[in-house]
Amino acid sequence: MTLRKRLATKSLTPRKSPRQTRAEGTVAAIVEAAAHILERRGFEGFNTNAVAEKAGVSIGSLYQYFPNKDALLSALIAREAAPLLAVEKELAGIAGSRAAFQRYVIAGIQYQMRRPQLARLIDTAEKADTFSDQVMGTVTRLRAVVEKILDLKDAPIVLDKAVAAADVVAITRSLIDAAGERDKTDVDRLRRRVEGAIWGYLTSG
Amino acid sequence: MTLRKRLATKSLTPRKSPRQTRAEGTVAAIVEAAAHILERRGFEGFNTNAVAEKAGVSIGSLYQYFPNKDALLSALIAREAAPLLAVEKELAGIAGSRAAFQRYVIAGIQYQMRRPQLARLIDTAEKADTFSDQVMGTVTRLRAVVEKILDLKDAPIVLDKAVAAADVVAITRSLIDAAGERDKTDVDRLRRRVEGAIWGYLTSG
Amino acid sequence: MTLRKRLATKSLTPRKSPRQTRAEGTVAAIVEAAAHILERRGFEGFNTNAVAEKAGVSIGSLYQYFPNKDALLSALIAREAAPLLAVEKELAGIAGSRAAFQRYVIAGIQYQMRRPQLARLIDTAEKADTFSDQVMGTVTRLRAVVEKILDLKDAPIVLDKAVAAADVVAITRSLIDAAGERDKTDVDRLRRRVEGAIWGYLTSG
Amino acid sequence: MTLRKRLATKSLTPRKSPRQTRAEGTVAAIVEAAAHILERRGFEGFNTNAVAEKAGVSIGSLYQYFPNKDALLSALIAREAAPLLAVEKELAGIAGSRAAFQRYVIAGIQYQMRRPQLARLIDTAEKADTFSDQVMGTVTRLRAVVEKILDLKDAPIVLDKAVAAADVVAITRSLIDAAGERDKTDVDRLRRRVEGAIWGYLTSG
DNA sequence: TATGAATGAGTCTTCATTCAT
DNA sequence: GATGAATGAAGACTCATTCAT
Repeated sequence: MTLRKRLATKSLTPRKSPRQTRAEGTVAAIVEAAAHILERRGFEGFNTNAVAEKAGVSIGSLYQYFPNKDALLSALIAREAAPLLAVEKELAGIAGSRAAFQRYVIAGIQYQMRRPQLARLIDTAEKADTFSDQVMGTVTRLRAVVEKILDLKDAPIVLDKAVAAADVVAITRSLIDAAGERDKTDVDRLRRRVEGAIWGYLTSG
Repeated sequence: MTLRKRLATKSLTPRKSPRQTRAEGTVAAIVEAAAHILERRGFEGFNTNAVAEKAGVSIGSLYQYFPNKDALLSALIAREAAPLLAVEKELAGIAGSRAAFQRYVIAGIQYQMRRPQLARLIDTAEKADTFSDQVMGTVTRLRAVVEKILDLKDAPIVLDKAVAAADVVAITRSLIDAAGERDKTDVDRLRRRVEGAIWGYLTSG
Repeated sequence: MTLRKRLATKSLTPRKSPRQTRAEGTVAAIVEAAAHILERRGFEGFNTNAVAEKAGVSIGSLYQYFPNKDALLSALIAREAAPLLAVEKELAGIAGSRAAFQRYVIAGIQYQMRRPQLARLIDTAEKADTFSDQVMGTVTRLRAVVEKILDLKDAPIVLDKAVAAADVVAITRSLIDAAGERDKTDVDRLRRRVEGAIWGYLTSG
Repeated sequence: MTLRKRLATKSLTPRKSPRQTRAEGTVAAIVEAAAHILERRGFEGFNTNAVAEKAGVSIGSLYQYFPNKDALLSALIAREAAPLLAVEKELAGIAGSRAAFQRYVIAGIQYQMRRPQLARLIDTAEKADTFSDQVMGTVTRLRAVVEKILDLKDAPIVLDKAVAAADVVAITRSLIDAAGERDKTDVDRLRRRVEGAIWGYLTSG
């Protein structure tokens, strides 16, 4: 995407909502193909033609559902962020901040461990541009979750909840990523390390 | 970079060392232009023509000194990583691990604060690929520094120093990055937050 | 083609087979344009942009069907070699080696006379490289034809049929080329000269 | 060389005649470097910078002696053609056409066997363009030699000596080339094959 | 609606040649 | 004279996107 193009502010919303089941399947196939290509070939190999081919759809069809490449990536990000909704809901029922953070960390680990490459690339993509504003991505979602935890009565007191939430999310991601790079899968130890860093951060102020 | 290209293992070392003073200036101008373009336009806008133009040299000159685009990026990474050498040396004279970590965190903050965008993008680039093997980048360097600190007598005891070092670096970067995204510049408070996270992490095992 | 590139062994097979009739026309137009450009401008002027323009298609279309420049040249060679298949079949029905050689020489003359420049350039290209292995070109085909003739009962006896066949093809081509350079078209006289050389060669051992 | 450039009719004569011995050495080194590069890398890798480097001279110096790339190639062709002068002289003393042809064939074999790759490439280059007119190359020279042989009293009578000479040269080259491609070095057998083809050709009219 | 053929701006890279030092 | 830094036109190739069928 060139600078000029980026400034033109393209719509990132799907071009048409699929009402028929067949179309839904097509859209899902395209998004999964996008995930697949991104995982295997990285951003370099992530192009719409490859995605269409992998999805078993014509390039024309792809553009029938997504107005442009960014919209496709956007949809993928949204799809990946979706499971985190579950955590949001679940956390509503947890009273203690310690337990809540534990649940949050576990969710984060599970999320990132399932498709590590993909998680990391989406992370990068989210940082890279535009999306943050228009799409409610993983990071935004996680920050909201953490902010809620910090609202709990027994949570550590911090100066700025937004900052703290952002930092906690950043720490969590970076440690899980680092573990992912090492192909480590000792989830329990990882969880304790992450929690240690979070509490250290929250109680150091 | 396509897959095929990546497999071809391009050289990342400069094509020719400048012998005349004029040439040295050219090389420096090109690298600085690369930094500038990367900062302002991101990876999307980072193309060799733009760099050459910004540097005020012809595209041919760029390719006299850098065999390909990656080599240019590589040189930029190396240039940015250089200042961190200073810390490595300085740290040799510090005995206490607490003080050492403090110095390390400060160095990291200073490094990333100077050109936050650039630092973050280089971070991404380093993660992205190939370089890690061929270029001794910032991250590798910083990990070595932290490992040395962990070797100090009064340092917290950790199970695996390599893992701990990688994690400490990851935490540090992510927190400083997060601060950078927010355009925060309260260095002192940031420093304390980072140190808190580090110590929390190191003493939680 | 640089050394590095050559080692990378590019595919010379068409990228995608045209499924629609329109596409078939495009492919044919591109190959014919390639022939045309090669004839008129030689290898120096043979570039993909010129070919695309001459074919009246966009450069993108050219690359939809041919993965690279060599593949295009390869396709052209194959196209030119095709008519020689006819001779192969026809020769099956001829018993005497003398008559067979006569037919072979006539075919060669006709082939090369139709588009002399093109024939000569393709000849050069085939010699030049890579193709020989991957593409069954004119020369290979002709050698096979001659070997078959040498298998006939009344054919002159030679020490090494492969060598003799290669030599006969070489002589034929060189004489017809030489005539082509002079723009001579006295086919009959040329034919007799070629046959004389061939028989002289074959019976001199 | 683009079409436009070719039409501009560049001078192919060396830019300045070296009077000092050092300069002569330089010129010789450049031409030999050109031969070397052409042999190892073919036309694709034959570029002035490579030649200069191989010659151990700066690119500037190369252009001091040769006004352009073609002039360099031209000089190389001339150099390679030179040894054939010896044959021309020697042939003056031979009376019988049979012996003369034998001597001619031997010379041709020796010439082409010494540096087969180079000989073949120069052959191609000579055919390719422009040079033929301005430079007295190998082929032209050989044709003159053969024409002289055909002038001998006992030589076979041919309709058109120029044509016959061209054809004899063509046959000779093609057979030796073919042998060269096969890496055959049985010079004597090759010589007999070539002579057979020549006599067959000359006596078939 | 689906298809896939076609487009062409944009990017990397090379290399013959010039010219200031 | 020699050097090598600098130039930039030219060429191979990609890929997001459009549109006729």
